Order: sequence, then structure tokens, then C-alpha cells
Amino acid sequence: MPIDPNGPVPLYQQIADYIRQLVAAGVFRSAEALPSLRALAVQLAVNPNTVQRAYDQLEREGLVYARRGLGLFVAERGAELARNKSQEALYQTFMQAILAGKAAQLSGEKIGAIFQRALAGADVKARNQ
Amino acid sequence: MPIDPNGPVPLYQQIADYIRQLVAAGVFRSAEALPSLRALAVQLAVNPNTVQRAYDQLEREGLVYARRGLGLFVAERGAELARNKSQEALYQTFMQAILAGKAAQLSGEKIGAIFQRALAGADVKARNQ
Amino acid sequence: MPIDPNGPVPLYQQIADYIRQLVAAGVFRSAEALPSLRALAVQLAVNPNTVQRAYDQLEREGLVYARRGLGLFVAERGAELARNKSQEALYQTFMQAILAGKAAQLSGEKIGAIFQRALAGADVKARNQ
Amino acid sequence: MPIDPNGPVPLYQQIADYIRQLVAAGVFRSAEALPSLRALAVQLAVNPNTVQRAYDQLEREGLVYARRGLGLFVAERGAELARNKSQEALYQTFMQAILAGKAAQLSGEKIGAIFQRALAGADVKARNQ
DNA sequence: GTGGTCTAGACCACA
DNA sequence: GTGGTCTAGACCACG
Repeated sequence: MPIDPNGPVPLYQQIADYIRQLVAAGVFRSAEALPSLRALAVQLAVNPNTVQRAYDQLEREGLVYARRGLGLFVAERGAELARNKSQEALYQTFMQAILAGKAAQLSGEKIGAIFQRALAGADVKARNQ
Repeated sequence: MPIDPNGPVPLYQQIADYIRQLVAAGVFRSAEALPSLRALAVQLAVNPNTVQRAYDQLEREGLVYARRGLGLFVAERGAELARNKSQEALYQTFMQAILAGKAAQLSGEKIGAIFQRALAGADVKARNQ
Repeated sequence: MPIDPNGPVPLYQQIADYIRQLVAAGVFRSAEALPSLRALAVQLAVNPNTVQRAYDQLEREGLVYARRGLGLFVAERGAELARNKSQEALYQTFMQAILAGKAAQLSGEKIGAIFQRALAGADVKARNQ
Repeated sequence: MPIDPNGPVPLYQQIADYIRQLVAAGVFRSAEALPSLRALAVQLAVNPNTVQRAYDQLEREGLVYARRGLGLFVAERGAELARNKSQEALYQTFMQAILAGKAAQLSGEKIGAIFQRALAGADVKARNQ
């Protein structure tokens, strides 16, 4: 349960991200029901409103659809969408960061070097956890 | 003047980032005066308080120093500091993005490929402008 | 509540100093919520922006962290940081005062004597309150 | 000519302090004329208004008196007043700093130790200059 | 409810 | 004219 109420990322965002990862990884399969709002809220010790907001976002992304009275279900191509979404988000983030770097007069090579350093740093960080 | 009042990034942050880029790029040189609070506020169609807040942040970063009654000036090693700051920010952004990607089950190779695609895309974008 | 709107020290600075003292003294404990922006603003008869500015400074010092929607909390090592900060500030003030005294041709012994007199005077003042 | 247009102390304050020190040290004697406003302004490369403001403050302190058409003269007991003024300012600064330290739960011994450290530090600083 | 940002406009200190 | 502080009151994001 990687939810951290401290930390800069909003709770609802963390919850949405976490579920999106589970869907992408195939933990929740197509047409399978997700945990109910209240159940998840209790499990995460979080306000139901917050879970609602996370579910809203996932529904807006088309990953998930609601059946009134039954619950939330993973969309047919949910796993695929989730993976695309992650990659798209990554691409956008990289793009913006690179443009900011170029604006600050950093060369493409320099930016690439910083990226490699970060990639190596992330590996170390993951191994230490 | 790349200031977007509707984006998610606070105005004062955008202003600070923009000026930091100008200092890093050597547009404002050491011991040279920056635009006055009010002048920049008028130019950006923004409240003077907002510019002030941006300048405050730059001053805390040591990029710039203010002299009451005189104006704002680029610090001696301002350009150098600005470049370091930019690289550090880039590293942090990359690190977070990479960790998010790993959490979404993307391999290091896959993440690297997305980065290369973004880097190429940024080149194209720059050339078209 | 020792806030003086007419003194030379900015209000936000006074507020930050005061809360830092309370944290240093252990009045607010680690992970405990501080008074909300608006509550403190009302209590001090001050604009919420002013309190916000004080809290900003404390947050930058690492004494305190803010959670949107929840409130402000004392950081884990907040009390320790507050005490260090107080000592550092004291050292800086003494240093400047001593240099000013030396510039005015006062000997080290003379300056020391004045300090001892002030220390005794502070004791008396504290006892009378 | 220890006037530093950068640095946090206002120019007029620096000028007043400097002249007060000269008077305290007996460089300017009783009933002796001080440099004229314009002469000093030129010498310090400073706006005459700024020198005026410094002279105003010294006159308010009673260190100096103006003879219209003749210039500024050191008051009879000027040197004595200057010395007292320095010591009084020092005493007040120490007192305030000590009270702040006590408020932050520092013991008198601890405060004394910090003072001794600052005194030693000031010696080192002076020797290095 | 909480904190975070922003505007409009005021007054002060300094050069 | 410059920067620095403050108020009054608005709107947003979050829980």
C-alpha cells in the first residue's frame, strides 16, 4: 500500500496512479470489479471523497467504467490504455524538461548525460529500498 | 514572453524560471540591473506583488541581490548558479519521472527509448520555431 | 502574544520568530498541527497573507511542513532545527554587534563587560515579569 | 572609506556610523567643522541627499550642530556622547538578543558561551583583514 | 474546513 | 524613482 499522506503528491493522485499501475500490470483484469469505494477508503484510512476523486480520474481516462449499483469495472482495453497513459505521461514530462534545459542553454549531449545519471541514480535508489 | 496565467505552474514560479534562464543564458550580466518590479509587472500584465515574489525566490537562491532605492542586480556568480540550478532541477525531474515509469512496470530500456524519442521531438520542435 | 505592528521588524518575521520559539521550547510537538492560517490571523488581528508568509519561511527552514487540506505540522526534527536556528541567529547578532563595537574603538574587555551587564539586566527583567 | 553600497546596511546609516566613530576617536575635535555636505558626497560618490540624511541623524543625536552658512561642527561633549551612544546601542542589542535566546529556552550559560565564541570569531575576522 | 496563489491598492524606507 | 511590507478580499486545489 504505497500511499504516503505526507509527501508532495496529492492523495487522490497517488491512489489513481497506484490503481493505474495495477491495471497496467494485469492485477485487475478486464471486466473485473475494482474494490468498492468504501472498502478501499477504509483500507487506505482515507476519506471516501478522496477515493471517489481518484476513481473519477480513472473513469475520465477511459480505463474504467461504472455500473450503477454494481461497482467499477476495468474497461476492455484498460490494461493497454494504462500502459499507453504511463508512456505518454513520461514522454510529456521528458519533453517539457528537455525544452526547459535547452532554454537554459544546455546542449542536447549535456541533457542526455544528466538523464543517464538520473537513470543510474534511480537504479541505486530502487536497489536500496 | 512565455507566461501562461492558466497553466498549473504558479505565475511567480514561471517568472522566476524565465528570468533564471535569461541569467543562465547571459542575457543579464553580473552587476547589471534587472527590470524594476513595477516595469516588469506592467510588461507581463501581472500584479507587482507577483513579480516581487519571483524576485524573492531568485534572491534566496543567491542569483540576484536587491538594493532598496536602486534596483535588482545579478549576483557575481549568478550565471553559474543559474546553470547549476537548472541542471539540478532537470536531474530531479528526470529522477521522479523515471521512478514513476519504473512503478508503472516500464523497463529501463523502455524508459531510455522514450527519452530519446522526446529528445528528438524537442529538436524538431525547436527547428520549427 | 508579543506582536508589535509598529516596530521596525516586519510582522511576518515577528510571527515566524515567535512560532520558532514555541517549537524550540517544545510547546508544539513533532507531527502536531499548528494553528491554521486563518485562525492565527484572526487571533493576531493580522491579514492571513501575513501569517502565510511567516509559515512559508518556517517551511523553507525545514521546521514545519504543510499539507493542503489538512494543515501545518511540526517536522520530525523541528524542535532541534529551531534550537540550532536560534543559536545561529544569536551568534550572528553577537558577531555584528561586536564588530560594530570594535569599529567604535571599544576594547574586547569593554565589550565583554557591556555584555555581562546586559545579561544581568535580562535576568532582572525576566524576574520582574 | 568603509562605505559599501552593496551590503544590507543603508548608506546613510553607514555614513553616520562612520562619522560617529571618527568623532568618538577624536579625529574630529570639538568646535571643528566637518566636511561639507557636497564635499563628502563627492568623496563618497554618493547622492548629497544621502549625506544630508546622515548629518540629520547625527544632529538629532546631539553629536553635532549646524551653523547656517558656516557648516556642521562637533558639539562640545560630542566625543563623549559618541562613545556613550556606541555603548548604549551595544547594550540594547545585547539585551534584545539575550531575551530572544532566553525565549528559545537557551540558558544564560549557553548564551554566554555563544557570545565568547562570537568574540573570538570577531578577533579572527579582524586579524584576517 | 485546510493551505496556496493572485489582484488591487496602500504606505514605508531608501537613493 | 527603487524595493519591502501589509491589507482586503477573491478563487483554486485538496480532504
